[in-house]
Amino acid sequence: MANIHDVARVAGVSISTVSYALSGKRSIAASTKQRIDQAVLELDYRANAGARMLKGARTQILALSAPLHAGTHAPAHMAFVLSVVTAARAYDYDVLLLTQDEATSGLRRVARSSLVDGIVLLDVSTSDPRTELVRELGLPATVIGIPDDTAGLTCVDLDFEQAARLAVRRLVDLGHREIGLIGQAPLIYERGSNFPPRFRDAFLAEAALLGATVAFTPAPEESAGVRAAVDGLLAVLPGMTGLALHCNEPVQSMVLELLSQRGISVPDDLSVISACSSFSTDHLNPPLDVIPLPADQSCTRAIELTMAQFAGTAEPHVELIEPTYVQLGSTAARTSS
Amino acid sequence: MANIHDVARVAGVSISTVSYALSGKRSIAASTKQRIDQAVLELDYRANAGARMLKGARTQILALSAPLHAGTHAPAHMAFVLSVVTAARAYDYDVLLLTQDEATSGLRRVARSSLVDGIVLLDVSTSDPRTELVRELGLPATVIGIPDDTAGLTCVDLDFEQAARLAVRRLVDLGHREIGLIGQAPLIYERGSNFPPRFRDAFLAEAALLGATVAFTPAPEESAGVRAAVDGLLAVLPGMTGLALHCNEPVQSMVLELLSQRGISVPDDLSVISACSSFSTDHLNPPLDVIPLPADQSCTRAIELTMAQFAGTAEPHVELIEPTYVQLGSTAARTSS
DNA sequence: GCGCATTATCGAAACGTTTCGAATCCGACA
DNA sequence: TGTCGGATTCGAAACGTTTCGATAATGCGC
Repeated sequence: MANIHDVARVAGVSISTVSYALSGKRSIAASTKQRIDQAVLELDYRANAGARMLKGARTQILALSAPLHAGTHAPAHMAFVLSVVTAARAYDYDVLLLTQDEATSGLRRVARSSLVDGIVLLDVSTSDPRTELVRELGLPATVIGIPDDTAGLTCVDLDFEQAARLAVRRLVDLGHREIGLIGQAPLIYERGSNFPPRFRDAFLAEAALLGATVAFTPAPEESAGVRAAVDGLLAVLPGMTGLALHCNEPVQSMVLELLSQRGISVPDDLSVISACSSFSTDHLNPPLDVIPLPADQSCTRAIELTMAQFAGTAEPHVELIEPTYVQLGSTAARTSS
Repeated sequence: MANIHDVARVAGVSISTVSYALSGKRSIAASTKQRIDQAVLELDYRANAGARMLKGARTQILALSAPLHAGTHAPAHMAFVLSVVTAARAYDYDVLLLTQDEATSGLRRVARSSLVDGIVLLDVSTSDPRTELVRELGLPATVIGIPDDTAGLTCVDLDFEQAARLAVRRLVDLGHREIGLIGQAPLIYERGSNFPPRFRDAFLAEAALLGATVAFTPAPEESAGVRAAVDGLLAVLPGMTGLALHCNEPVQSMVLELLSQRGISVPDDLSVISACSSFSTDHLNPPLDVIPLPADQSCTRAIELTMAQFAGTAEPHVELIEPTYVQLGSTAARTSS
């Protein structure tokens, strides 16, 4: 593998000149620069990562801690992982993937060995051991999601509370007074994932505030469970004309199918909103109004914040992303019946 | 951050002694070893990754090239990524994730800068530019999947041809003579993913060989497309009593739903097999006989083969994993009607 | 034509490891 | 008593880069 000495020899200059020419940290004569570029091209030279890591303090690698909990929806998870990688590359950073048990222990390992410059945490629970670890390690880090204790942490996430209020208000504005919410699988609430209760609680609170009657039910993954959830909701709230779905794609799809089977038409009989969905609702039947969960936006911002920490221009803080509402025709004003 | 000098000082020995004590490459007096271990613990010492990479030829990092093509089923993809990471960790290797456009260009980048010791390729198409790149780079590499030209490559994958034959034989053995196959989304065949045609062609060939009548249809993701596929199949093959599904989870679920709606009972009227599925068919209704696509097995083997290449004990070759058949009660002997 | 600031380049140190060869110590054997 | 050998330990070189300080070359005003 060609090294900087080879380049220097071919270009007929010293290695420091090569280094400066490539980094641009000192001015280099145009002709010299050209000869060096030529040599680099010719030898297909790339600075040795190890040597660079050793000398400069930067490794140009981020650790992405992405445990896959039971119940985590794989496509959503994948969307976040991909977005983080893509966003990091825009700053010339590579991403080291830590999963499962290594999501925590591996963090200490790669940090202590100076393998990574910073850390991104995915899928944090309300009380996540990784947050404590991150504080201890003292490396620049950004959390995607909002744990209970955010002291000293940089966090970024969709404003789920605001999203919940947005959904409720939309339904109430259209005249709906009996509103249902179908949530995630029960075990997701149990294992302490941070956003499902944030959404649920804000939803219930806002409905109460606006004087609407509201009912909530979680929904397991399997079709029997979804059926039970839908039927349970219809039993509790027979006059329900508004419904929000805060669950994953197959479940939303099943809910729509069940509604159709029960002769409930969307939006004529029931206005339905897909809340905080990381997927496109275009191909649902019918396409649902949606408050998108913008993985790319969260991740891009998370990387920006991490880079800002490198530059020392960022204090720990929580940053919430404003939700938006996309109309696709699955909500309508309540018909007085 | 504590370095090897600190450890040496605290333990009262030279740095080379520390190095040998930790690597175990030379014998060290028990008492000395103990003092060193104590110092390491005390200082929470970890060898600097950059320095280690620079000196030893090993970086202890693998590149995982995992592009996410349109139509790729995210959960399956995720299962492979996780399995690779887990398998790599068993050899004390970390995984650098390269996705999207970087799946190809990033490979060259990380290889030329000696950031990684080896490469694992996921989701290769029949004619994949990455295979050529891997040959050029000359780094140990393992491909999960079988491209058209495997010369000089180490490849590992489920034996999809054998899996197809297994499915056909099972149905034919049970007396079924009119057999359907529902495949992946059309664009998956178009973009040249390697395994769907492998499965399809072997399936059709084996059916022909055994004298069964067979019909194939791809199935798009959306419910309308699945409905069309199912109805099309029933129209072409009205006497169909056996069916294999080589498609992703939501589609399989939809197919079962549609069959149920059309009054077709599984397995009484129709024997159904889920082929090469990376998910559990337990919670389908009914649970389907399945020929599993064992992500962990493929990935574990891929990592083993990569490690063998490091050790110089492996020649490039193609390794196929024997498929297995799991009975869950969705197939039955044809009732003479 | 002189000194001075500016520009372009170079030499060498430092980063933290691994590893080779050599040195030291000790008891054992002749 | 002298030497040999094994067990331990040490010193120093090398890996490839970045970067500091210094040097050489150039252009400028006086």
